[in-house]
Amino acid sequence: MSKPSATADLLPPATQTPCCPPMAAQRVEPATALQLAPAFKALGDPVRLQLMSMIASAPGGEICVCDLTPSFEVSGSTISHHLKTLRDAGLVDAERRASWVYYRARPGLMRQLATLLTPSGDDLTSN
Amino acid sequence: MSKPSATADLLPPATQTPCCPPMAAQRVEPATALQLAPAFKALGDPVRLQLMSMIASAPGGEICVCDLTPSFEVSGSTISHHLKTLRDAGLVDAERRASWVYYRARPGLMRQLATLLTPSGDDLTSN
DNA sequence: ACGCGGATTCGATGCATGTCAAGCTCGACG
DNA sequence: CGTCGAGCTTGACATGCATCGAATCCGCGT
Repeated sequence: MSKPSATADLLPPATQTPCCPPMAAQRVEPATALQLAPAFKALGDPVRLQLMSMIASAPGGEICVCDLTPSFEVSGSTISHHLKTLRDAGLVDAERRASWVYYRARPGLMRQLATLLTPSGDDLTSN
Repeated sequence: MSKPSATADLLPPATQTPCCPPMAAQRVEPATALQLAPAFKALGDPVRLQLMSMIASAPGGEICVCDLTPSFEVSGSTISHHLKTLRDAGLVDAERRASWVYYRARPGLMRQLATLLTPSGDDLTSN
């Protein structure tokens, strides 16, 4: 990657900063881009996108890995690796209960991404 | 292969399909994931994210490459390569006028991504 | 016609990523 | 204890990607 004077003050998880007006309304600053690009990258794989949607749309807000893995052709270790990527991006959270691991979505970052992509003054809920 | 049709006419990446309810409301199907993941991946680079925002927020709806390049540390060829990535993803469109090339945003796909990320029943405009 | 400056493309290189097989860790249950 | 199953981690490999310099293409002036 490049080296634009890396500000090593990353705070990947729990990004509560109201840092993101729609990109159509205002230019995204370099620091914001560095912070949010990994989240987009994490969603930039078909398997991870489906994983994220299965987690986000899970009834009860959480879903077991054992319910995720059979939906894909790839191996279990690959699913685990993708889940770690989503975890590192701050998009999901994992919790172990008994022998199973449950994943749940972190809506905060996803809402930031959605706001960033929203056209200025557009109402997405009018669907 | 010298076919410099700058207006890349790749196959339409679902710019009109109502394929995307919020992923928090319904699981994304494999075909949809295959279609939209490249768009997320295209936004998954800090430089491209800034480029996209500069294009989307440009006054008049378009911006010259000569106004984009000086904002980054990377070389001009790298900027051009990133712009091609955004073009191939269906996020921007390019037009040559005189010696300069102008880029403009294609809001259709971006709106699909925003809808996909929107929490069910949430109002993004209340920010 | 010629050269000039802007933008894309080409070829090369080093790093990141997706994937799998195998090994390991953590609870549960005999 | 000992073993078993569910997930995670590690090592390894092939592919992809970001980046650069150089070459090429494209209009425009002189």
